[in-house]
Amino acid sequence: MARTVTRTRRTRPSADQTRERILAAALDLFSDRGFDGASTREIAQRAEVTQPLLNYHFSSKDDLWRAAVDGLFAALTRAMTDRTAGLRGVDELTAARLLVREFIAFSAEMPQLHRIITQECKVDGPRMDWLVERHVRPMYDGITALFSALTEQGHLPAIPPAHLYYILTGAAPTMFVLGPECRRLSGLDPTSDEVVDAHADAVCMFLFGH
Amino acid sequence: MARTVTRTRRTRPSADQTRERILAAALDLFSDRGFDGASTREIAQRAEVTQPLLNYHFSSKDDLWRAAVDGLFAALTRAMTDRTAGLRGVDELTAARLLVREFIAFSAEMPQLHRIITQECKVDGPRMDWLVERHVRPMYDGITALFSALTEQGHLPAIPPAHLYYILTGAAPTMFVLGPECRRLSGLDPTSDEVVDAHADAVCMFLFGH
DNA sequence: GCAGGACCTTATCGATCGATCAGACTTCTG
DNA sequence: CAGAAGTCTGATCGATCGATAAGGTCCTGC
Repeated sequence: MARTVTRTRRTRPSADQTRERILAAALDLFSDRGFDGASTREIAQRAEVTQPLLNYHFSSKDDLWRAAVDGLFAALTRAMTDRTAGLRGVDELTAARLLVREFIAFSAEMPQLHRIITQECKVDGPRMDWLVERHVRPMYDGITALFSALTEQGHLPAIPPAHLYYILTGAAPTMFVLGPECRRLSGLDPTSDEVVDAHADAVCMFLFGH
Repeated sequence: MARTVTRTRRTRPSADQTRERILAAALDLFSDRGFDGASTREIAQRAEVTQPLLNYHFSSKDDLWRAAVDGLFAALTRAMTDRTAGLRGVDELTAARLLVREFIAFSAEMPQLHRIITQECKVDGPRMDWLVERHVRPMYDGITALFSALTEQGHLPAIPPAHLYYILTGAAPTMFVLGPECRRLSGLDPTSDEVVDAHADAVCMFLFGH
């Protein structure tokens, strides 16, 4: 594998940079247009490389998609674990509010995550099984565990955690997933810090009481 | 136009039925796989016709997509106006709860609506302008008007209506949009009446207070 | 009863898709 | 310095895409 040899020997710095440029371009186009709608030629054009180079760094379009999605969920995991690490000694309710805010901030910065989930998980397809078992289920388990603990302590109403999960993962990112539509309909800029903070305020107010 | 002539003269009953079968198949496949991912041959196969027949009844794939989306939003409009008509004399908060429940019930029965919005409205594309101005904006105006009235009367916290809109249109349908994923993750069947009712209970509790 | 329109099919077009191959260029190694 | 390995490109493959042309069948109206 050229990839592993390059990574271990690091003979040229350009290969890894090129790989990262391809992954970033692929993530944007896959999340925007879907797996079928994103052509490898357009991904290559955005990454400023030629199209056959994608098949040099990745064995197939499917492999490129998986690598891009892996990077995306790795960023989510890193953001949430970093945030959790800074919450030692904080009471559980405050910690939960801050974790929800972190999830919303990440969803605003990387709406590609939710775009890809909604593209692949609505119908059983060749990529749904991989995506759910590898990435979505850990996210589901973490969020529902948090909500179950909060419900037991009386901080949330007695709603089954599955419903809470889909309320949160719907209410939190939709404004950012539909960014261009939101800008056009409401005039708000969903990439601005003020709007992101206001949305986090709103979701937390509904979740944890008025 | 063959379409109008058929409808006015009604020479053969099969033409309109075929048209409806094509529209239903197109709606399912467009919402599942996106505009690019849904091939006209697969739509034709699901409608049990040959592929060139789509270009006989519709001038292009784009025209077929627009016709299918028109029918989808017409069904939403019909459901909501019918529900509103049955609410004379009901106080505003109860009416709002019932309208939200109707919106959730429709989203559960026809998740294609939200799937198509999220496919087309995340990036400016050839179909987003048409979809937003023709269908999404009226929905946005109706929902935000309802929320603004509720906020003025103190039934909702003072949150800008745009945020309320994206919280509702995210929290309400996501469980049904991601139906196969939900079934796999939680074991719940998002097409069953019990789960739909439970989700409506949860969203209303989330929105209108614990 | 036949002329014409409505409805549908088979065959096929050019364009674009993902993927592959041979070779060129660069950099490291012996 | 010569060869090997890593990185990238131009050319091109077969498959599939949306769309069209041409023809056939059946019903309707004169």
